[in-house]
Amino acid sequence: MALSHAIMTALIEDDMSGYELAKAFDASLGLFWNASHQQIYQELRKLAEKGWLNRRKVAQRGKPDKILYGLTLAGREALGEWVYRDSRVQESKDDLLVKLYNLSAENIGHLRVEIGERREAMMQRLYLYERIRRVHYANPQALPLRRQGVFLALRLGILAGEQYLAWCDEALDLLAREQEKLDAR
Amino acid sequence: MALSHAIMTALIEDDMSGYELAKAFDASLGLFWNASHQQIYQELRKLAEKGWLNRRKVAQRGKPDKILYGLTLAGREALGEWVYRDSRVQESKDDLLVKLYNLSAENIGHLRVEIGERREAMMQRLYLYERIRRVHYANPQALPLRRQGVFLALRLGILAGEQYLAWCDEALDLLAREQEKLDAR
DNA sequence: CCCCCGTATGCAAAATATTGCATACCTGCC
DNA sequence: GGCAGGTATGCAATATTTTGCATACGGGGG
Repeated sequence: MALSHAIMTALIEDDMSGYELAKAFDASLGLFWNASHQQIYQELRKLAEKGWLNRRKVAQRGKPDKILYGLTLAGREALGEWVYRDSRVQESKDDLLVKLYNLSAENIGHLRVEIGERREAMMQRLYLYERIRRVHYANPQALPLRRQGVFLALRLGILAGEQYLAWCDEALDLLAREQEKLDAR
Repeated sequence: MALSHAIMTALIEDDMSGYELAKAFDASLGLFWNASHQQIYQELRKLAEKGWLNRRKVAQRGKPDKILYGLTLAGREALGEWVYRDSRVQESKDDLLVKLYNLSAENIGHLRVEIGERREAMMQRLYLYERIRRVHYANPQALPLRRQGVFLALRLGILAGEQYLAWCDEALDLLAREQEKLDAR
Protein backbone atom coordinates (compact mmCIF):
# COMPACT_ATOMS: atom_id res chain seq x y z
CA MET A 1 0.00 0.00 0.00
CA ALA A 2 2.88 2.38 -0.37
CA LEU A 3 2.41 3.43 -3.96
CA SER A 4 -0.44 5.52 -2.61
CA HIS A 5 1.93 7.27 -0.23
CA ALA A 6 4.50 7.83 -2.92
CA ILE A 7 1.82 9.48 -5.03
CA MET A 8 0.63 11.66 -2.19
CA THR A 9 4.20 12.62 -1.47
CA ALA A 10 4.59 13.79 -5.03
CA LEU A 11 1.57 16.02 -4.52
CA ILE A 12 2.84 17.74 -1.35
CA GLU A 13 3.91 20.90 -3.12
CA ASP A 14 1.99 20.92 -6.37
CA ASP A 15 -1.29 19.59 -7.67
CA MET A 16 -0.79 17.34 -10.66
CA SER A 17 -2.69 15.30 -13.19
CA GLY A 18 -2.10 11.58 -13.64
CA TYR A 19 -0.08 12.28 -16.73
CA GLU A 20 2.16 14.82 -15.03
CA LEU A 21 2.52 12.52 -12.07
CA ALA A 22 3.63 9.66 -14.29
CA LYS A 23 6.33 11.90 -15.74
CA ALA A 24 7.37 13.25 -12.36
CA PHE A 25 7.68 9.67 -11.21
CA ASP A 26 10.01 8.99 -14.08
CA ALA A 27 12.29 11.81 -13.08
CA SER A 28 12.21 12.09 -9.32
CA LEU A 29 10.47 9.79 -6.89
CA GLY A 30 10.29 7.13 -9.56
CA LEU A 31 14.01 6.70 -9.19
CA PHE A 32 13.12 5.06 -5.91
CA TRP A 33 9.63 3.91 -6.70
CA ASN A 34 8.48 3.07 -10.16
CA ALA A 35 4.93 2.87 -11.35
CA SER A 36 3.27 2.70 -14.74
CA HIS A 37 0.64 5.18 -15.77
CA GLN A 38 -2.09 2.56 -15.40
CA GLN A 39 -1.16 2.01 -11.80
CA ILE A 40 -1.05 5.71 -11.12
CA TYR A 41 -4.46 6.42 -12.64
CA GLN A 42 -6.05 3.61 -10.67
CA GLU A 43 -4.45 4.65 -7.45
CA LEU A 44 -5.45 8.29 -7.94
CA ARG A 45 -9.04 7.21 -8.29
CA LYS A 46 -8.91 5.13 -5.13
CA LEU A 47 -7.26 7.90 -3.16
CA ALA A 48 -9.87 10.38 -4.32
CA GLU A 49 -12.62 7.96 -3.21
CA LYS A 50 -10.97 7.66 0.18
CA GLY A 51 -11.01 11.43 0.50
CA TRP A 52 -7.25 11.80 0.60
CA LEU A 53 -7.14 13.61 -2.73
CA ASN A 54 -9.48 16.03 -4.41
CA ARG A 55 -9.93 16.15 -8.16
CA ARG A 56 -10.91 18.88 -10.51
CA LYS A 57 -11.15 19.05 -14.27
CA VAL A 58 -9.04 21.62 -16.01
CA ALA A 59 -9.63 22.62 -19.61
CA GLN A 60 -6.52 23.38 -21.62
CA ARG A 61 -5.76 25.08 -24.87
CA GLY A 62 -4.38 22.85 -27.58
CA LYS A 63 -4.47 19.79 -25.34
CA PRO A 64 -7.10 17.45 -23.98
CA ASP A 65 -8.66 18.28 -20.63
CA LYS A 66 -6.80 17.03 -17.62
CA ILE A 67 -7.82 16.07 -14.10
CA LEU A 68 -5.79 17.78 -11.43
CA TYR A 69 -5.34 16.02 -8.12
CA GLY A 70 -4.41 17.69 -4.86
CA LEU A 71 -3.84 16.53 -1.29
CA THR A 72 -6.73 17.09 1.06
CA LEU A 73 -6.22 17.80 4.73
CA ALA A 74 -7.14 14.19 5.48
CA GLY A 75 -4.54 13.10 2.95
CA ARG A 76 -1.87 15.22 4.57
CA GLU A 77 -2.70 13.77 7.95
CA ALA A 78 -2.64 10.20 6.66
CA LEU A 79 0.72 10.85 5.06
CA GLY A 80 2.07 12.38 8.24
CA GLU A 81 1.08 9.32 10.24
CA TRP A 82 2.40 6.89 7.67
CA VAL A 83 5.93 8.21 8.17
CA TYR A 84 5.92 6.59 11.60
CA ARG A 85 4.82 3.20 10.38
CA ASP A 86 7.16 0.36 9.54
CA SER A 87 9.24 0.77 6.45
CA ARG A 88 9.78 -2.02 4.06
CA VAL A 89 12.49 -2.45 1.57
CA GLN A 90 11.56 -4.33 -1.53
CA GLU A 91 14.98 -5.47 -2.69
CA SER A 92 15.55 -4.85 -6.33
CA LYS A 93 15.30 -7.81 -8.60
CA ASP A 94 17.80 -7.98 -11.36
CA ASP A 95 17.94 -10.67 -14.00
CA LEU A 96 21.52 -9.78 -14.74
CA LEU A 97 22.70 -10.92 -11.33
CA VAL A 98 20.95 -14.24 -11.76
CA LYS A 99 22.49 -14.55 -15.19
CA LEU A 100 25.94 -14.04 -13.70
CA TYR A 101 25.34 -17.17 -11.64
CA ASN A 102 25.14 -18.89 -15.02
CA LEU A 103 28.38 -17.49 -16.40
CA SER A 104 30.04 -19.83 -18.93
CA ALA A 105 32.59 -19.77 -21.73
CA GLU A 106 29.67 -19.70 -24.11
CA ASN A 107 27.78 -16.74 -22.73
CA ILE A 108 30.63 -14.62 -21.35
CA GLY A 109 30.58 -12.42 -24.44
CA HIS A 110 26.91 -11.75 -24.11
CA LEU A 111 27.19 -10.93 -20.42
CA ARG A 112 29.99 -8.49 -21.12
CA VAL A 113 27.75 -6.72 -23.58
CA GLU A 114 24.89 -6.60 -21.09
CA ILE A 115 27.09 -5.18 -18.37
CA GLY A 116 28.40 -2.60 -20.82
CA GLU A 117 24.83 -1.56 -21.55
CA ARG A 118 24.10 -1.23 -17.87
CA ARG A 119 27.15 0.91 -17.47
CA GLU A 120 26.04 3.21 -20.25
CA ALA A 121 22.49 3.48 -18.90
CA MET A 122 23.74 4.27 -15.41
CA MET A 123 26.07 6.90 -16.78
CA GLN A 124 23.11 8.63 -18.44
CA ARG A 125 21.17 8.49 -15.24
CA LEU A 126 24.04 9.93 -13.26
CA TYR A 127 24.25 12.87 -15.66
CA LEU A 128 20.59 13.52 -14.90
CA TYR A 129 21.11 13.25 -11.15
CA GLU A 130 24.10 15.52 -11.24
CA ARG A 131 22.22 18.08 -13.29
CA ILE A 132 19.38 18.03 -10.76
CA ARG A 133 21.84 18.35 -7.92
CA ARG A 134 23.61 21.32 -9.44
CA VAL A 135 20.43 23.13 -10.33
CA HIS A 136 18.32 22.50 -7.25
CA TYR A 137 20.65 21.45 -4.48
CA ALA A 138 23.83 23.41 -4.98
CA ASN A 139 23.83 24.47 -1.35
CA PRO A 140 21.76 21.92 0.55
CA GLN A 141 22.24 23.37 4.03
CA ALA A 142 20.44 26.50 2.96
CA LEU A 143 17.32 24.61 1.93
CA PRO A 144 14.19 24.19 4.03
CA LEU A 145 14.14 20.98 6.00
CA ARG A 146 11.86 19.00 3.73
CA ARG A 147 14.00 19.72 0.72
CA GLN A 148 17.00 18.47 2.59
CA GLY A 149 15.21 15.12 2.90
CA VAL A 150 14.73 15.10 -0.85
CA PHE A 151 18.37 16.00 -1.23
CA LEU A 152 19.37 12.98 0.85
CA ALA A 153 17.34 10.72 -1.39
CA LEU A 154 19.02 12.21 -4.44
CA ARG A 155 22.38 11.80 -2.76
CA LEU A 156 21.67 8.12 -2.25
CA GLY A 157 20.87 7.84 -5.93
CA ILE A 158 24.13 9.48 -6.85
CA LEU A 159 26.27 7.39 -4.49
CA ALA A 160 24.56 4.19 -5.58
CA GLY A 161 25.05 5.10 -9.21
CA GLU A 162 28.73 5.83 -8.80
CA GLN A 163 29.21 2.60 -6.93
CA TYR A 164 27.39 0.71 -9.68
CA LEU A 165 29.67 2.22 -12.31
CA ALA A 166 32.68 1.12 -10.30
CA TRP A 167 31.27 -2.39 -10.12
CA CYS A 168 30.63 -2.48 -13.87
CA ASP A 169 34.25 -1.54 -14.51
CA GLU A 170 35.50 -4.16 -12.12
CA ALA A 171 33.25 -6.81 -13.64
CA LEU A 172 34.18 -5.87 -17.19
CA ASP A 173 37.87 -6.08 -16.28
CA LEU A 174 37.53 -9.48 -14.73
CA LEU A 175 35.48 -10.82 -17.61
CA ALA A 176 37.87 -9.39 -20.21
CA ARG A 177 40.78 -11.15 -18.54
CA GLU A 178 38.85 -14.40 -18.39
CA GLN A 179 37.90 -14.18 -22.02
CA GLU A 180 41.52 -13.61 -22.96
CA LYS A 181 42.40 -16.78 -21.12
CA LEU A 182 39.72 -18.63 -23.05
CA ASP A 183 40.83 -17.19 -26.39
CA ALA A 184 44.43 -18.12 -25.69
CA ARG A 185 43.57 -21.80 -25.99
CA MET B 1 8.84 -14.92 -15.28
CA ALA B 2 12.32 -14.79 -13.85
CA LEU B 3 11.70 -16.25 -10.43
CA SER B 4 11.62 -19.55 -12.25
CA HIS B 5 15.08 -18.92 -13.64
CA ALA B 6 16.42 -17.85 -10.30
CA ILE B 7 15.16 -21.11 -8.83
CA MET B 8 16.67 -23.18 -11.60
CA THR B 9 19.92 -21.30 -11.17
CA ALA B 10 19.97 -22.24 -7.51
CA LEU B 11 19.63 -25.88 -8.56
CA ILE B 12 22.54 -25.89 -11.01
CA GLU B 13 24.93 -27.58 -8.61
CA ASP B 14 22.73 -29.29 -6.02
CA ASP B 15 19.27 -30.75 -5.89
CA MET B 16 17.20 -29.12 -3.18
CA SER B 17 13.79 -29.23 -1.59
CA GLY B 18 11.48 -26.25 -1.46
CA TYR B 19 12.41 -25.66 2.14
CA GLU B 20 16.13 -25.76 1.49
CA LEU B 21 15.67 -23.55 -1.54
CA ALA B 22 13.81 -20.99 0.53
CA LYS B 23 16.70 -20.87 2.95
CA ALA B 24 19.32 -20.77 0.22
CA PHE B 25 17.43 -17.86 -1.27
CA ASP B 26 17.68 -16.08 2.03
CA ALA B 27 21.43 -16.42 2.06
CA SER B 28 22.65 -16.25 -1.51
CA LEU B 29 20.60 -15.53 -4.59
CA GLY B 30 17.88 -14.08 -2.43
CA LEU B 31 20.14 -11.13 -1.79
CA PHE B 32 19.40 -10.21 -5.39
CA TRP B 33 16.06 -11.87 -5.78
CA ASN B 34 13.74 -12.45 -2.89
CA ALA B 35 10.91 -14.91 -2.79
CA SER B 36 8.71 -16.30 -0.06
CA HIS B 37 8.31 -20.01 0.48
CA GLN B 38 4.80 -19.96 -0.98
CA GLN B 39 6.09 -18.53 -4.20
CA ILE B 40 8.89 -21.04 -4.33
CA TYR B 41 6.66 -24.05 -3.77
CA GLN B 42 4.23 -22.93 -6.45
CA GLU B 43 6.96 -22.21 -8.90
CA LEU B 44 8.65 -25.57 -8.27
CA ARG B 45 5.41 -27.31 -9.06
CA LYS B 46 4.97 -25.40 -12.31
CA LEU B 47 8.55 -26.04 -13.35
CA ALA B 48 8.17 -29.75 -12.66
CA GLU B 49 5.01 -29.81 -14.81
CA LYS B 50 6.87 -28.08 -17.59
CA GLY B 51 9.53 -30.77 -17.44
CA TRP B 52 12.31 -28.43 -16.43
CA LEU B 53 12.66 -30.00 -13.00
CA ASN B 54 12.30 -33.53 -11.74
CA ARG B 55 11.01 -34.33 -8.28
CA ARG B 56 11.56 -37.21 -5.94
CA LYS B 57 10.42 -37.88 -2.42
CA VAL B 58 13.10 -38.43 0.17
CA ALA B 59 12.33 -39.95 3.58
CA GLN B 60 14.32 -38.52 6.47
CA ARG B 61 14.99 -39.55 10.02
CA GLY B 62 13.53 -37.29 12.69
CA LYS B 63 12.07 -34.94 10.10
CA PRO B 64 9.13 -34.94 7.71
CA ASP B 65 9.68 -36.28 4.20
CA LYS B 66 10.93 -33.78 1.71
CA ILE B 67 10.64 -33.43 -2.03
CA LEU B 68 13.94 -32.95 -3.80
CA TYR B 69 14.00 -31.04 -7.05
CA GLY B 70 16.69 -31.25 -9.69
CA LEU B 71 17.30 -29.64 -13.06
CA THR B 72 16.44 -31.79 -16.05
CA LEU B 73 18.33 -31.55 -19.31
CA ALA B 74 15.44 -29.55 -20.74
CA GLY B 75 15.68 -27.24 -17.75
CA ARG B 76 19.37 -26.71 -18.27
CA GLU B 77 18.79 -25.89 -21.91
CA ALA B 78 16.00 -23.45 -21.13
CA LEU B 79 18.22 -21.74 -18.57
CA GLY B 80 21.08 -21.55 -21.05
CA GLU B 81 18.86 -19.85 -23.60
CA TRP B 82 17.33 -17.48 -21.10
CA VAL B 83 20.72 -15.90 -20.44
CA TYR B 84 20.56 -14.36 -23.92
CA ARG B 85 17.13 -12.86 -23.45
CA ASP B 86 16.48 -9.30 -22.36
CA SER B 87 17.28 -8.49 -18.79
CA ARG B 88 15.01 -6.37 -16.72
CA VAL B 89 15.81 -4.46 -13.65
CA GLN B 90 13.04 -4.07 -11.17
CA GLU B 91 14.21 -1.06 -9.24
CA SER B 92 14.03 -1.51 -5.52
CA LYS B 93 11.19 0.18 -3.74
CA ASP B 94 11.98 1.67 -0.44
CA ASP B 95 9.49 3.36 1.83
CA LEU B 96 12.27 5.12 3.65
CA LEU B 97 13.22 7.15 0.61
CA VAL B 98 9.63 8.25 0.15
CA LYS B 99 9.48 9.12 3.82
CA LEU B 100 12.54 11.33 3.42
CA TYR B 101 10.55 13.39 0.94
CA ASN B 102 8.28 14.07 3.93
CA LEU B 103 11.03 15.17 6.31
CA SER B 104 9.81 17.66 8.90
CA ALA B 105 10.77 19.06 12.29
CA GLU B 106 8.22 16.70 13.77
CA ASN B 107 9.41 13.46 12.25
CA ILE B 108 13.14 14.09 11.96
CA GLY B 109 13.79 12.11 15.15
CA HIS B 110 11.91 9.13 13.87
CA LEU B 111 13.67 9.19 10.54
CA ARG B 112 17.04 9.33 12.26
CA VAL B 113 16.09 6.21 14.17
CA GLU B 114 14.97 4.44 11.03
CA ILE B 115 18.16 5.28 9.20
CA GLY B 116 20.14 4.07 12.20
CA GLU B 117 18.29 0.76 12.02
CA ARG B 118 19.06 0.47 8.34
CA ARG B 119 22.67 1.10 9.06
CA GLU B 120 22.77 -1.63 11.67
CA ALA B 121 20.96 -4.11 9.43
CA MET B 122 23.29 -3.39 6.54
CA MET B 123 26.29 -3.81 8.79
CA GLN B 124 25.07 -7.28 9.75
CA ARG B 125 24.56 -8.16 6.16
CA LEU B 126 28.01 -6.96 5.22
CA TYR B 127 29.52 -9.20 7.90
CA LEU B 128 27.73 -12.10 6.25
CA TYR B 129 28.92 -11.12 2.78
CA GLU B 130 32.47 -10.68 3.98
CA ARG B 131 32.40 -14.05 5.68
CA ILE B 132 31.18 -15.69 2.49
CA ARG B 133 33.83 -13.88 0.49
CA ARG B 134 36.66 -14.93 2.77
CA VAL B 135 35.53 -18.54 2.97
CA HIS B 136 34.54 -19.20 -0.63
CA TYR B 137 36.13 -16.50 -2.75
CA ALA B 138 39.47 -15.75 -1.15
CA ASN B 139 41.20 -16.11 -4.49
CA PRO B 140 38.59 -15.51 -7.18
CA GLN B 141 40.89 -15.80 -10.20
CA ALA B 142 41.55 -19.42 -9.29
CA LEU B 143 37.87 -20.34 -9.40
CA PRO B 144 36.07 -21.99 -12.30
CA LEU B 145 34.38 -19.49 -14.57
CA ARG B 146 30.85 -19.95 -13.27
CA ARG B 147 31.95 -19.32 -9.72
CA GLN B 148 33.59 -16.12 -10.83
CA GLY B 149 30.19 -14.96 -12.02
CA VAL B 150 28.80 -15.70 -8.57
CA PHE B 151 31.73 -13.83 -7.10
CA LEU B 152 30.89 -10.77 -9.17
CA ALA B 153 27.35 -10.82 -7.85
CA LEU B 154 28.67 -11.06 -4.31
CA ARG B 155 31.07 -8.27 -5.03
CA LEU B 156 28.20 -6.05 -6.14
CA GLY B 157 26.46 -6.84 -2.88
CA ILE B 158 29.52 -5.84 -0.92
CA LEU B 159 30.14 -2.61 -2.81
CA ALA B 160 26.48 -1.64 -2.62
CA GLY B 161 26.44 -2.38 1.09
CA GLU B 162 29.52 -0.29 1.78
CA GLN B 163 28.12 2.56 -0.23
CA TYR B 164 24.85 2.33 1.68
CA LEU B 165 26.67 2.53 4.99
CA ALA B 166 28.48 5.62 3.78
CA TRP B 167 25.16 7.17 2.83
CA CYS B 168 23.64 6.35 6.21
CA ASP B 169 26.53 8.11 7.94
CA GLU B 170 26.19 11.13 5.70
CA ALA B 171 22.44 11.27 6.22
CA LEU B 172 22.73 10.84 9.98
CA ASP B 173 25.29 13.64 10.12
CA LEU B 174 23.14 16.01 8.15
CA LEU B 175 20.03 15.20 10.18
CA ALA B 176 21.90 15.53 13.47
CA ARG B 177 23.08 18.99 12.50
CA GLU B 178 19.57 19.99 11.46
CA GLN B 179 18.10 18.73 14.68
CA GLU B 180 20.65 20.74 16.66
CA LYS B 181 19.55 23.83 14.79
CA LEU B 182 15.93 23.06 15.67
CA ASP B 183 16.75 22.40 19.33
CA ALA B 184 18.71 25.65 19.57
CA ARG B 185 15.51 27.63 19.20
C1' DC C 1 1.10 -35.15 28.35
C1' DC C 2 1.20 -30.71 26.27
C1' DC C 3 3.28 -26.96 24.17
C1' DC C 4 6.76 -24.82 21.50
C1' DC C 5 10.06 -24.94 17.95
C1' DG C 6 12.15 -26.25 13.67
C1' DT C 7 11.27 -28.86 9.55
C1' DA C 8 8.30 -29.41 5.55
C1' DT C 9 4.52 -28.47 2.27
C1' DG C 10 0.57 -26.43 0.78
C1' DC C 11 -4.28 -23.73 -0.32
C1' DA C 12 -7.09 -19.61 -1.01
C1' DA C 13 -7.94 -14.90 -1.16
C1' DA C 14 -6.48 -10.35 -1.68
C1' DA C 15 -3.42 -6.91 -3.17
C1' DT C 16 -0.25 -5.28 -6.74
C1' DA C 17 1.74 -4.96 -11.11
C1' DT C 18 2.08 -5.81 -16.04
C1' DT C 19 0.42 -6.25 -20.73
C1' DG C 20 -2.21 -5.12 -24.35
C1' DC C 21 -5.29 -2.66 -25.88
C1' DA C 22 -8.71 1.69 -26.78
C1' DT C 23 -10.10 6.34 -27.10
C1' DA C 24 -9.59 11.24 -28.14
C1' DC C 25 -7.64 15.99 -28.79
C1' DC C 26 -4.44 18.97 -31.21
C1' DT C 27 -0.11 20.29 -33.75
C1' DG C 28 3.12 19.99 -37.31
C1' DC C 29 4.80 17.95 -41.40
C1' DC C 30 4.49 16.28 -46.11
C1' DG D 1 -5.95 15.28 -46.35
C1' DG D 2 -3.35 11.79 -43.97
C1' DC D 3 -0.15 10.47 -40.65
C1' DA D 4 3.01 10.70 -36.83
C1' DG D 5 3.66 12.24 -32.25
C1' DG D 6 2.80 14.25 -27.77
C1' DT D 7 -0.91 14.90 -24.40
C1' DA D 8 -4.42 12.65 -21.60
C1' DT D 9 -7.26 8.94 -19.52
C1' DG D 10 -8.88 4.54 -19.08
C1' DC D 11 -10.55 -0.85 -19.30
C1' DA D 12 -9.80 -5.77 -19.05
C1' DA D 13 -7.19 -9.77 -18.62
C1' DT D 14 -3.16 -11.82 -16.79
C1' DA D 15 0.58 -12.47 -13.94
C1' DT D 16 2.92 -11.91 -9.78
C1' DT D 17 3.30 -11.24 -4.95
C1' DT D 18 1.67 -11.02 -0.35
C1' DT D 19 -1.15 -12.39 3.52
C1' DG D 20 -3.24 -15.44 6.30
C1' DC D 21 -4.09 -19.46 7.21
C1' DA D 22 -3.67 -25.00 7.57
C1' DT D 23 -1.52 -29.33 8.16
C1' DA D 24 1.85 -32.61 9.94
C1' DC D 25 6.15 -34.86 11.93
C1' DG D 26 9.39 -35.30 15.73
C1' DG D 27 12.41 -33.53 19.50
C1' DG D 28 12.96 -31.20 23.91
C1' DG D 29 11.40 -28.97 28.10
C1' DG D 30 8.24 -28.45 31.88
